[in-house]
Amino acid sequence: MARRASAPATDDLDARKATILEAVVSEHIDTNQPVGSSSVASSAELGVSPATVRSEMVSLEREGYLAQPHTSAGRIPTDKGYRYFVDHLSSGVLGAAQQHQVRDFFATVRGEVEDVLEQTSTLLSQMTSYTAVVVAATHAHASILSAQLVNIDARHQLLVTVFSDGSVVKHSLTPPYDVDFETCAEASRQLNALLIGTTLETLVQVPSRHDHVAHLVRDAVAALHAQQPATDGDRVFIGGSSRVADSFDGVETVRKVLSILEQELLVVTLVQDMLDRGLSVAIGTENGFEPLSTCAVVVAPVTIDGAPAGAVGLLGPTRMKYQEAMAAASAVSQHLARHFGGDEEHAHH
Amino acid sequence: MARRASAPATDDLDARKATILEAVVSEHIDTNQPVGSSSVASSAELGVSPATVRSEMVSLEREGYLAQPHTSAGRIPTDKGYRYFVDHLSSGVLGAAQQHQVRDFFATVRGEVEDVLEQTSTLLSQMTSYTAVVVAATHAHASILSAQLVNIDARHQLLVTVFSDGSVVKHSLTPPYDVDFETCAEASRQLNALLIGTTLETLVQVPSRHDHVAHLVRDAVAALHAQQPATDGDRVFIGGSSRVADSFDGVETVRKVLSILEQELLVVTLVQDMLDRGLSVAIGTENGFEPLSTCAVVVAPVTIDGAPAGAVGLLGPTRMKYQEAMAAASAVSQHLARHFGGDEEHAHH
DNA sequence: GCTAGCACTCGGTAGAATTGAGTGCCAACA
DNA sequence: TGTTGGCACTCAATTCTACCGAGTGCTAGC
Repeated sequence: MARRASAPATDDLDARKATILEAVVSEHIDTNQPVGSSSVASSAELGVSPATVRSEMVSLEREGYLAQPHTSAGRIPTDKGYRYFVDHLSSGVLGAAQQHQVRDFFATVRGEVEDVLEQTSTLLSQMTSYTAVVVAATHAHASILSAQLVNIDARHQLLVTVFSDGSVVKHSLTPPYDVDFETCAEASRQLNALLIGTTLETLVQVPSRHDHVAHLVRDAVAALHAQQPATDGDRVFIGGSSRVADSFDGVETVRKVLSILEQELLVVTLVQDMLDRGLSVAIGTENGFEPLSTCAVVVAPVTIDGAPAGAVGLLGPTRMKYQEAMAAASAVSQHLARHFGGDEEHAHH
Repeated sequence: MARRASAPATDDLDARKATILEAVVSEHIDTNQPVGSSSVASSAELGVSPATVRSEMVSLEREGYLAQPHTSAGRIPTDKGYRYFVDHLSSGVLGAAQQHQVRDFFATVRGEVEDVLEQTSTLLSQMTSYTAVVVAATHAHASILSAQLVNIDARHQLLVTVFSDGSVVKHSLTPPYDVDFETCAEASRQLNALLIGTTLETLVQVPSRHDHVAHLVRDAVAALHAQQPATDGDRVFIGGSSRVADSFDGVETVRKVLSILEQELLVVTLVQDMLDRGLSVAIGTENGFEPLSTCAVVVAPVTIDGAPAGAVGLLGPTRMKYQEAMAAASAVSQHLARHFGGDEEHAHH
């Protein structure tokens, strides 16, 4: 027997094995069925008999690229098999129809950033029939353009903060004493002076006096800076969650995946983690969430003027159409960057 | 044969028929299986033989309350059967565990209105294992407390409007000319003077001059008032959408329902429509959306200081546990009203 | 090293037989 | 007249069997 198979996971396959693996993966993606040796032999252009393919397949199985649902069935790819497949994927081109779709969308879309991103997630989902995720970077580094304290009534004030990236954040204050209009206005003035030009990471020197104005100012600054933890605003947009229903077979899987998608914090963590690790595709267990072990996630970062501004992603079954998904994600990511970035001289995001 | 059956849908049944119908409905809700005459005869306390029950059942079937999946199977309720059931339902009481859950939640919940509502939808979903919907009334009638125009850069301004119900809305302006800081500040001042105290329904007299300030003011007012159509902000919160996966049998149904839930506008329409028609439960086709014909929706309005402030709802299969669902919805609705309303002397919503 | 040939495995399907829950009807009964 | 036990009947679901065939692993020969 060939001894060289003992070299562990060199990740570089024999040209023929590579062809066979790729044939198996793409056929299985198409059909969602185990792939047999004969169909590989005829589809792939290696002039070789099924028997030869078979012996290569057992080798590929030993090395962990393929698996057999049961004896006398064809092979299906393992996560490792998919991984090899996407690593050696020629970057595909977006279909003409979809190119139009993206172009049209960005040519006609209007409205606030949040609306655009929400609709973008729907677009991406429609283009691919997978569930789409759009994540916008936090505005931790954006500077404050305006901070205003509005008197709702004597016991309720609202701090409204506008950031240089165009985002607006509000914080309720409920002081244990009555606040009159003048006090509020004065506090608002002081907050403006104090905060404008700072970022959320800047330390701010708050007044230490004991009057109501100073109290309000302190509470407002505290509320603003306390926002850090986790759920930092509506920065995640999920489109086409109904697609999970036809992406997966078992009802239980569908439930699990939906359940993950509901927790937006998890989603942003997942995407962020992938970006940090420099991954553009996470297959099966690579994504780190056990309930997502039958999923694959494709992400494309959105970069505006060289700075990371967020990411778009797609979630589907491990047997997803990677080329299409990656092409769509990267196209949308680029359009998004152009829409909010450079060519129009924005400062948005 | 009893001729009186020809009276069309008097909707008032013989006491015995009522008992039988109720037994069938509640058993079917429990088991999700057709119910046979013998199990009804033994469970319900009418000392009567299966044969008698059977003859009553054919009558109930003729009148449209029950249906037979096929000959020689038990009966399942029709929408009309469920309707009778809920119409004659003694309003149940919330389980002790759930009472605690609600109480604890509202005792500890903090943060902005939107966050609270979002979390409320999750709470309601967890209490019932159905998908929950929380709808907040629009602020069409709220008056404007503050309107501020912030200069993002020369070509981008942001109109930030604060309403008396505590909501904050932003609108981007992108004038075709450069705006300097002073112009923006002046426009902001004028907008404030113009808009404070008005509602979105108020007609506002805008300046007709042709300078940049007047232009900005006009554009800002136009943007603000244009917002009416449909998607008026993030006023819908959906919790537990993963629950649809185990509420329905067919994958296709799951997809359809999720697909509806994605379109928040449809959801708010549905809920609003039910409130308008004075319905608290919509069963099957009653809700007007064909894809939801196997669903039931329970809603409870949220009323603060006598004014409608929104609604909470639950979506499940027609064989949902109506008593529990209604009790949960109404409890949460009341807590919500108390939380934002009277007892704390808020003006929120 | 490749291939044709071959025996073998085992999931999927089709058909027949069986089961059993439940019905509809009827005749008898109070 | 309303109720009931009895009974024949229906039909989905289950089980069993046989069988097919796609696909494998192995081996002998090219």
